Amino acid sequence: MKFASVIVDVPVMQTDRAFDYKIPDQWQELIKPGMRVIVPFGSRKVQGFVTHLKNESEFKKLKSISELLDLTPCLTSELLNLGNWLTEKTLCFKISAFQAMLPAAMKAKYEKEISIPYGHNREMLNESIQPFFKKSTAIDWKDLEDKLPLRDIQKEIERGHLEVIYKVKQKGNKKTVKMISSNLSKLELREIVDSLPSQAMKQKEILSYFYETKNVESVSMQDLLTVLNCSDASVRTLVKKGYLAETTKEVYRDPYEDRQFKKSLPLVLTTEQTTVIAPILKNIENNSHEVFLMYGVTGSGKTEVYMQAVEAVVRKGKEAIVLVPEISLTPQMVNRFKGRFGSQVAVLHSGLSTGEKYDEWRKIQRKEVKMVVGARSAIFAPFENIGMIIIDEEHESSYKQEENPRYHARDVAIYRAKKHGCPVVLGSATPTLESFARAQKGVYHLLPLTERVNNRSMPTVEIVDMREELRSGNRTMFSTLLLEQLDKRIQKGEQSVLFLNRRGYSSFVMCRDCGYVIGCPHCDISLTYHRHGQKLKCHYCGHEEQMPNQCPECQSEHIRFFGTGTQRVEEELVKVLPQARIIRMDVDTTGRKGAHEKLLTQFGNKEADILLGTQMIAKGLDFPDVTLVGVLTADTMLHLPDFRASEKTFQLLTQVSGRAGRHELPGEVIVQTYTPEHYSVKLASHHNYDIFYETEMILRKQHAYPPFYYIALITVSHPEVTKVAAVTEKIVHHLRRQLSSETRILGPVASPIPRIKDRYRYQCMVKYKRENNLNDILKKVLEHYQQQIHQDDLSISIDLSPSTMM
DNA sequence: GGGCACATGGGT
DNA sequence: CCCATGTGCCCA
Repeated sequence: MKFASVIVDVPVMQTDRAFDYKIPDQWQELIKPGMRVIVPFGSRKVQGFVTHLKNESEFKKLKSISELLDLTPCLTSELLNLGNWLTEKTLCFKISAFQAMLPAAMKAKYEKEISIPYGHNREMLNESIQPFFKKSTAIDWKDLEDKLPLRDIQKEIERGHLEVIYKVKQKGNKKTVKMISSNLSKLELREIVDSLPSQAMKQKEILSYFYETKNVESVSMQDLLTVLNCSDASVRTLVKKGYLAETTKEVYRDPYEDRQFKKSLPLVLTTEQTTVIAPILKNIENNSHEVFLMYGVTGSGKTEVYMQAVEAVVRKGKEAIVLVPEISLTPQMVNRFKGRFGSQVAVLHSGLSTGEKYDEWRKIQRKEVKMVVGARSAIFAPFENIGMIIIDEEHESSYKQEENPRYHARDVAIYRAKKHGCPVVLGSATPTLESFARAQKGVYHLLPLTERVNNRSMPTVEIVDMREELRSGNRTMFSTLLLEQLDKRIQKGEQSVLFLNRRGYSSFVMCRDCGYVIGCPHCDISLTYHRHGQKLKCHYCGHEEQMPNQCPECQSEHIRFFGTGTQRVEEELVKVLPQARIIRMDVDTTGRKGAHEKLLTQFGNKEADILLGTQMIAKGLDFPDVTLVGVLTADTMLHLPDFRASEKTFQLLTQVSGRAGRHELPGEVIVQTYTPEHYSVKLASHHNYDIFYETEMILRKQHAYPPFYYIALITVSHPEVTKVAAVTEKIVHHLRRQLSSETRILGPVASPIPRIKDRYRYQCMVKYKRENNLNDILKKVLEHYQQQIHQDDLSISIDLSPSTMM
């Protein structure tokens, strides 16, 4: 008799441990660690993960597992261990760690229903309740929660006239198609066709199809109907008569079904590429683990190196994980891998539907692919024989998850690569200071790529001082130089990309007379103006209101929106360059699925002269006829309260500049800024990462920031300011006593956004070099506030190595 | 997260 | 004494 230890889907501290269950006889041999199950827990049923099997349990009265959801474990033993490690490293619940490793489709949904038990009926119920059961004998609790007479319902439940039913639903399902086949011989079929009455023409046709088409064993219902142009009624009759058989078959949803990928063959590597790939190949060959930092300027051919290294991995019979920032924004990477490796590639990114992601994941699980190209969570791909992990654009902030578990894909990659004895390749033109510093120290193996393929020169970068423009009377957001150059491209039939850095500078509404800015009533942040329906929206809580005609403070009518949303830039652009064809890319125009790609394809087909957009156009775009890139506001990000502000600005500017002149035509970049003297703007324009690195490192050292110190950020939130301040203060006090004197503890201070969704937010920052017990100490803090978190609406979130201070 | 047992406290 | 609300604990 075996027992199973199960981690249940109840993400609270009290249940963050394994519970034992009996295994029903029929699953004794089948069940394995890493499988999902449904188990009774308290009064209801929940999903859980089997972590261990054992022959004995200290608990006497065990319940049995009610359902087995997997036939093959969805978590390998390696992933189970990884889950425990994640739990320790990020201070999250075990269940959250496990769920983070699987596609959303595999997470359970729970429903609560109130229903009339079998043998009872509506008339037996109290009159106040009866109307709710007019349509059916069961109602969804969530739909009517606040409308129901609670007291009466409770009484009826006590009397047994109503019962509560909990349902566990699986979100994603395998996609199936109906298949039609016939087990009859040709002769039999022909006889049946002849015996059918003459008015059953369609039925005759259908059966004829089966004996005429020789090698058809079974055909999907859908195909059958389109080929023969008939309705499914006739087919169903034939099935009923027993002439045809209906079965279901699982199919994969293929997100790239109707897409052609340009086939590509390995290119001859440049000398530099050859030098760089050699140590990686050696690692692959020897099954040894090293972290490589491939530091290569844009256009130096990193992707080709990745692909040839992956090829070596595949040749060795191993698998590769390739991480890309947010891939729907960088479709070109998928295209290149699909073009080279075809159906050996699984793709996992946010642009896919839940079902599509599930199917791609299953291809990995079933070992039907040799590699995955995907965003952050693809690092948990259930491969068992990993030969290499690549993280492209290593500096991208999307590799850090901003909810629990707050992990960084880079850390997970290194953890897994160590276990598998394989290399990790980090690639970037602008590595994070952390990674570059490690490479300098020899912790990572630095692989520099300094030349652009085909010796293309870097684009020239002009910095335009917008203060000068204003002084000389130009009040538009386009400098004279930029307009001139845009115009020139249109005349030459070349294309331009205009980049608007919108973060921290979206269109807010301000009164010109009194300076009043309209803010969100629930969050301490200004509302953003949305053209669509003249609405004001809050970015953080979704609050919406109408754009007022007059200032709520002083009743002045001079109230209008400021800032530069993409919509406004487009309007202004049309005014000054009426002949330009513009494609605008922002949340509004790319909302629908696939819209993003469609716009890019249009631009690629030269259906427009100018592509205008926010961050999302900064990455991975590669169009041969783009010869001009304009950055409208280079420095908006510089003023955010974030110690990485300069680094991010530098990365972004470098990134954007890289979009120009990637092919035969030389490129030009124009950067508009109000702070042209800032080192990150200046150095980005000279493509000088090395000096930027040195300059920034000095500052980081001075201010005790990474990579010189580690950081932990504790954010406390609660509806009352006093409460938040008091708790944060207490935590700070406690930490001051527990941590070493070398460690700096800052705070309590209000968070950069002091209130979100009517909750006040305070934070405390811990800067440390060595704190062996930090995780334990912080865990204790969380435990200490357990009750208040539970019943007093307090929330404490801990981010060990935050990527943003917000 | 959700239920349950027990405590508190105010109202008729 | 009724019940509504709060609090601590348990779930295998």
